Amino acid sequence: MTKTGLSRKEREKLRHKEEILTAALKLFSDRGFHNVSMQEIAEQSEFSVGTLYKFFESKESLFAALIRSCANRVSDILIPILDEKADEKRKITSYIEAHKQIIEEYASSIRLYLSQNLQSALTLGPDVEPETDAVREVIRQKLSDVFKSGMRNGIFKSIDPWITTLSLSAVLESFIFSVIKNPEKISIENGISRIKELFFTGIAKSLSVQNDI
Amino acid sequence: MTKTGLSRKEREKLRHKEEILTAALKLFSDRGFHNVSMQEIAEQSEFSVGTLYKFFESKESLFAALIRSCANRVSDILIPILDEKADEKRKITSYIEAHKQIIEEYASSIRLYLSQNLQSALTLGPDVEPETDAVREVIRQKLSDVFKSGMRNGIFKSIDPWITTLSLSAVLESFIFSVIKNPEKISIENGISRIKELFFTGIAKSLSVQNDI
DNA sequence: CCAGAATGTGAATTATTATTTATAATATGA
DNA sequence: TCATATTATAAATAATAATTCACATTCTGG
Repeated sequence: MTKTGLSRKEREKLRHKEEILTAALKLFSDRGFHNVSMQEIAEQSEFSVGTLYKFFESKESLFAALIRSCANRVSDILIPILDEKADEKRKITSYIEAHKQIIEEYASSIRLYLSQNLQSALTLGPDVEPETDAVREVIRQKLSDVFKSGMRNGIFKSIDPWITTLSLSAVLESFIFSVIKNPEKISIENGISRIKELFFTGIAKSLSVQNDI
Repeated sequence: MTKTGLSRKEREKLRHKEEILTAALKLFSDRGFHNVSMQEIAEQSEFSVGTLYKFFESKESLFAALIRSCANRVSDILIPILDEKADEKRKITSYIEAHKQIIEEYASSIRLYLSQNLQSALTLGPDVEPETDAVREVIRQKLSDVFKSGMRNGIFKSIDPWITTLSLSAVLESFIFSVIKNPEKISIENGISRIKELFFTGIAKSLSVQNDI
């Protein structure tokens, strides 16, 4: 037994499981759930098909484990920021900026995470337990709370917090996609800056806009 | 021969093809490409499996035909608006408002259209010919042009037009999804209004924001 | 009414792939 | 070193589903 409370054997087993998950992540995030076979995951991870089933009940549960871990990775970054003790404007700024790190460190995890969230709306893949939807829901809820309190405190304009949350999430997710697809073309730093600018101050130049809306 | 240049037989054939496409649209948009079988499309359309293959080479080509027609439907609404002779602010406003009509009239087409556009980024379904990507690209290009000229004319602030386009598209698409998923919960009219507001004027209240960005 | 063309049918064929399982390799510790 | 338990293997199984094809039905003009 080591300090972690796991025997060498157990740690080795864990490591093998991780290896399988890593291999699967690469394949699923490139080609999607249905276009990857257990055979391929076996080859990529250098285990045999049978071994995969020693670790995971089924292809779906392997996929689910993956989604779960990706969702957690994202929320581990974003939730602390939204829970911070700081004024709302700063929180939203940090929240947006955190996406730089997310893009850089976890490109393929994120792609999978987003794909699953879209899937649940479209039933393109297996219905992964609601657990994951819950994670995203928590993030959205906290984000929405930040907007609400910012509005109360007069830092933000009073716009439906739900739409506000949806907008910011949509823009960031869409930006992540673009960057993952065309990593050369786009400066992350610059893109994130523009998103902040646009989100905070809008596109219209004059303030008389109100009238026309 | 009728005024359309098609014999009764030919028109009937066309109609049959449409019927198959309609049935397939319903199924694919509910459950995604991989979770629908030709058998099911046959049952839904009240033809036999063999007949489906008289009309379409393969399951993929049936799907492709569907995607193509949906893409066209969307672009038929949006492109004229962007081509109009009007000032840029009005164009963007009409563009956003057009999405009310899109949601109401074409819910399931749109769901399929969007799903495919996401898919092409994720390879969750078959790679449908680039034709469709092209349609979306044309729309984005025109939208981007409107922003550029609006910026030149001093109507809009100078923000990277690419990011601006991406943001607006992302928000609208995301909104459409939400409405399609929870039709009861959300007022389309109201949501579209808030999106305009947010997009034109941003969330920040004070104008000193600039400093902090 | 009939020959032949055009359409439509659905059972049979073929492919693919998730899952199981009988067997082999390896590790453990007495 | 050997008996046992653990872990890994890959060939066999079972399902599912796309595609084909030999046959039936319906239509057409004569």
